[in-house]
Amino acid sequence: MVLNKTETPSVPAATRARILKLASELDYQPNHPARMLRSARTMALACVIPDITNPFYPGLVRGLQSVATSAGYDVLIFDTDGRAEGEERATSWLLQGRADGVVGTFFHLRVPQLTTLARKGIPIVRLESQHKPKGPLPIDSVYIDNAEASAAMTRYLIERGHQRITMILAEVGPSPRRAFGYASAMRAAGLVPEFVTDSRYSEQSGARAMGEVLSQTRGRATAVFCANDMLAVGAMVAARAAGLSVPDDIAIAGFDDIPAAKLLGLTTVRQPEFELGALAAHTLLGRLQPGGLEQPGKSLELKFEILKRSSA
Amino acid sequence: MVLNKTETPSVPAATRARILKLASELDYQPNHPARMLRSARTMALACVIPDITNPFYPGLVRGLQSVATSAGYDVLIFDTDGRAEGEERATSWLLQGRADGVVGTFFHLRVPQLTTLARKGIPIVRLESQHKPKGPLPIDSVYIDNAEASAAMTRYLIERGHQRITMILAEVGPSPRRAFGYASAMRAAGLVPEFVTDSRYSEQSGARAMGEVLSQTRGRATAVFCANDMLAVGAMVAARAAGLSVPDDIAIAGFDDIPAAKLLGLTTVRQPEFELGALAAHTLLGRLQPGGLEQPGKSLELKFEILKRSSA
DNA sequence: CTTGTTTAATGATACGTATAACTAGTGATA
DNA sequence: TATCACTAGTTATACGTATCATTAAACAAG
Repeated sequence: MVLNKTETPSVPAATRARILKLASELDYQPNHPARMLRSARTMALACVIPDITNPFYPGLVRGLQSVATSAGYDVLIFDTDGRAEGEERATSWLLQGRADGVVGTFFHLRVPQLTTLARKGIPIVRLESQHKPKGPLPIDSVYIDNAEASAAMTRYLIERGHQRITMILAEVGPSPRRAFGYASAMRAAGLVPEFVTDSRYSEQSGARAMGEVLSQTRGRATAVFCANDMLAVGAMVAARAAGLSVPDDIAIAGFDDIPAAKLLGLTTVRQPEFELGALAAHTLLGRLQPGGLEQPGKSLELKFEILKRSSA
Repeated sequence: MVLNKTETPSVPAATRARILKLASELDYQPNHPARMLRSARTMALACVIPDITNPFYPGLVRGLQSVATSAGYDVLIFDTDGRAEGEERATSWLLQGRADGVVGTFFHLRVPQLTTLARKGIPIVRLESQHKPKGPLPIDSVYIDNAEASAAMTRYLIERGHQRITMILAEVGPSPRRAFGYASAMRAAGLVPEFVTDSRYSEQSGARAMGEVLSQTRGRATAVFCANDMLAVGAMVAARAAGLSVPDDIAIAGFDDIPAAKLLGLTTVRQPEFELGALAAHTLLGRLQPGGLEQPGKSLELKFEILKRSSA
């Protein structure tokens, strides 16, 4: 009791001092597994993400950590590699009682699968691409309005005089919502949306997709909007390698605002990743308070920002 | 026994099947904390790093994960923020029995402090900047020859005709070894080493340091060698912001080869971060085999590479 | 039918903690 | 002096697993 920093009115000051003295003499360290077992709390939050090498996520993790750490929680990072298999492994991993709650970006799992976790009393905060309706389970979401952000970026490109704008996207994750916003804005302007889809959110995929865009001989796109910055960076490198100038020959826009975006002058949508992480952590910690699990699911929005730089 | 995938000759096939069937019907998931307690193994490796937002580390983590995961181990990431306090927190965290071994970059802790961990049976693999002598404890190191790499880079800059080369570095971590290599090469060429030191390995620090370099009115440096790429990127941005052209007005070189280095054409020293992580993981897993703790410490070298790009 | 031997299944224990239950001690009050 | 109330300190129990010890059953050999 003394060691757990509990204010201990029941223990006399003298005894308290004696305990602390002895503990430090013996270099006593409480055994974490035993505490977890006995208390059924791990004092750890899991962070499930598709790819730690995408700089967006380290930023998010930092936000999470800053809040979690000051509340005495650890953060465990689980990398799913963006694959369904990885997300399932994460789920069963979590079902083994390794964390008290999860903040996660799930590309494949939907509410039904997450329900298993929620029912087991493990609250979930999803990093989502749109508002999610309230449900009875302790599943919250934190999001920026991806469709609106994409639409805004698309409108900006149109304002700049582009008529043929192709969107490069991945198959999963936030791509659908971003594609939706893009398509709406295009149609609203009487333009035809066009897509090039690659499998992953990587530079490689971006370069490959850009290659496909550039191979269109007649009426090639004058602007490319990429579903995230990793794709955009790949696209930009590929465009330059093909001897094209950005933005004169082809304009490029991205999504996320990773550090490299600023360096390359990439026009992009800024997501406040640190704040997203911090907000997710706060939400999760709220769930871990007594009675927190009973409240209905929340869906919290943060604001995006269109960063106009030199690439478009 | 059946569930632990142990080949179970002692259990008849029929019983074995019955157990597996029941387990899946009940969605049985073994309780991880309980296993940890009973078996005194966590099946987790800790990765202690100074800053997850420095892209060098996610690459390393990936290497670690790829090996650890396929051996059934999880990877726990602990961010020290490069501060002594963070490293101490990591140590006591580890002493609570949260991981079976550690791969870490320690800027402040030295062998004496790490000894506590090693004695407790927690093997350590350090990511180091130079060869370390063998010791009796289960403390290994994985490194590239930082001094030689820095010397090679410095010689390259000298070959390119630079006489006044300033090194920008941080106070801790690999900076001393890198400074040493730089200084030796400078002196060997009859040149005078000059240093600008900032506190951290960040873009901000790099920009600040570059500001200081540029403020030298008489005989300003024609080349700057930064102790890592984060610093170099900050320096490059600051130089350009000051209206200077890289490399014509001032050449810049870095260290690490983070993804942004390629994008910016930054001449740098490539560290094989994925391989470093994978090698560290292998070494650690070897320690976790029966009898692995008794072997003397190893010091394993990987090769660097000088990447000559456009910035210098 | 007994004895010994093997095989299958069941029971008991400890890991280190958190918490509840209990015991002993100390005054205070009637 | 006996009763009560309260404090301080001690003991017991359970968390879920892995492992060791024990019992029960089955079978073969004499």
